[in-house]
Amino acid sequence: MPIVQREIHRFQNFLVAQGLKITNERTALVREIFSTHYHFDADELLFKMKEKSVKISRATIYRTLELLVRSGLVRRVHLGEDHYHYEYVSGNSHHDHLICTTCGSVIEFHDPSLEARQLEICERKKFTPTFHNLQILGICDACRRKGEQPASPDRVQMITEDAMQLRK
Amino acid sequence: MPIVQREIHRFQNFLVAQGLKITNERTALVREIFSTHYHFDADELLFKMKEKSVKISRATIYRTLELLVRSGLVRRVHLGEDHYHYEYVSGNSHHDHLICTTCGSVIEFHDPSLEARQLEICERKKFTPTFHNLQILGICDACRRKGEQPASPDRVQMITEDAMQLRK
DNA sequence: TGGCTATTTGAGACTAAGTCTCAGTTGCAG
DNA sequence: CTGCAACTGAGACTTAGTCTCAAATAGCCA
Repeated sequence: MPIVQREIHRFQNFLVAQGLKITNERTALVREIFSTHYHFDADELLFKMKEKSVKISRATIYRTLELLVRSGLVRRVHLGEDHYHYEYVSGNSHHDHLICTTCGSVIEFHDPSLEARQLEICERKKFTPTFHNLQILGICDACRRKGEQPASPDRVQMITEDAMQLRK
Repeated sequence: MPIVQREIHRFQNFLVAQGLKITNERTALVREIFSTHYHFDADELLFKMKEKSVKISRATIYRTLELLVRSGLVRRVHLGEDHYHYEYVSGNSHHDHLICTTCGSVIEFHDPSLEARQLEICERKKFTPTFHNLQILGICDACRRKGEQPASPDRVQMITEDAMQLRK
């Protein structure tokens, strides 16, 4: 069974378990999220749906994202910008982010010894951790190689620009 | 020389060095920031000034905060809420935050071995870090002791509520 | 299958945080 | 003291997100 189908299934189970309804809008959104985007924001999603001529209102996007977060399928994260981003979880455990400030790409990593050290710190401060959030901002390998050349648009930027064009 | 005076001085040096002007508004804001608040947001600052009958517009608050960040005296941080917070730097090096999700209090810590580990991770991923950002959310010692008792207002909450009252 | 009703949706008003504009004011170099 | 570049305040504007309410619909039950 492809991942998308499995995740749609999981979400529907969650909905039923919560006494909520399985609607076309909700299913279409989960399909979209799990078939393409790894990291995305609400606006990107809204735009993608518009692009595909699937009419879903902004309110529904936000409402569904909230449900997805509650269901544990999706996580809401800050990626150093002034609005939230979302990423899907699909079974993988917690991870943190390296964020390239030049091209905007996001590299994930998970490091148990980093996590362990955090727990030690919490213990020392008598703090009971429930969640954490680490972003390391900097320059990715590809951008560093390109050096100081006046930013020739890379993949991520091109996507963004295309999106901007279409949005107009 | 009291800290406040020293920081006002530093900021004025920065302004002069940048060909910018030393104004009453800028000086009043730096004095306010460095004499009381450790962590604060723009709105709190705006409110505090209003309270003291020092008329400073929202635009100037934001403009001055930007200058303070550029001067390195103040840092802009995310503390798990949907708007920015600021904290003053005053010579101390980088640190990260434990944030209590019950009372909102913020505990700072600095852990060299955590930082070292982060550098190792970056090296492995060929990523050149410039900055990072770690928040650990959870429950502080005081709140944990209070257990499940329906949140009796603690210091931080009281301050917030007072502020809300006055703002009306 | 068809009706009923609680849930959901869309449209758009609203809010919060922050930015921008522009006319009037002020710091400060000469 | 004067002139002008820099600054400020007021408020319009923007962006991201929330809320409201009437209309639509999922899905239970007969």
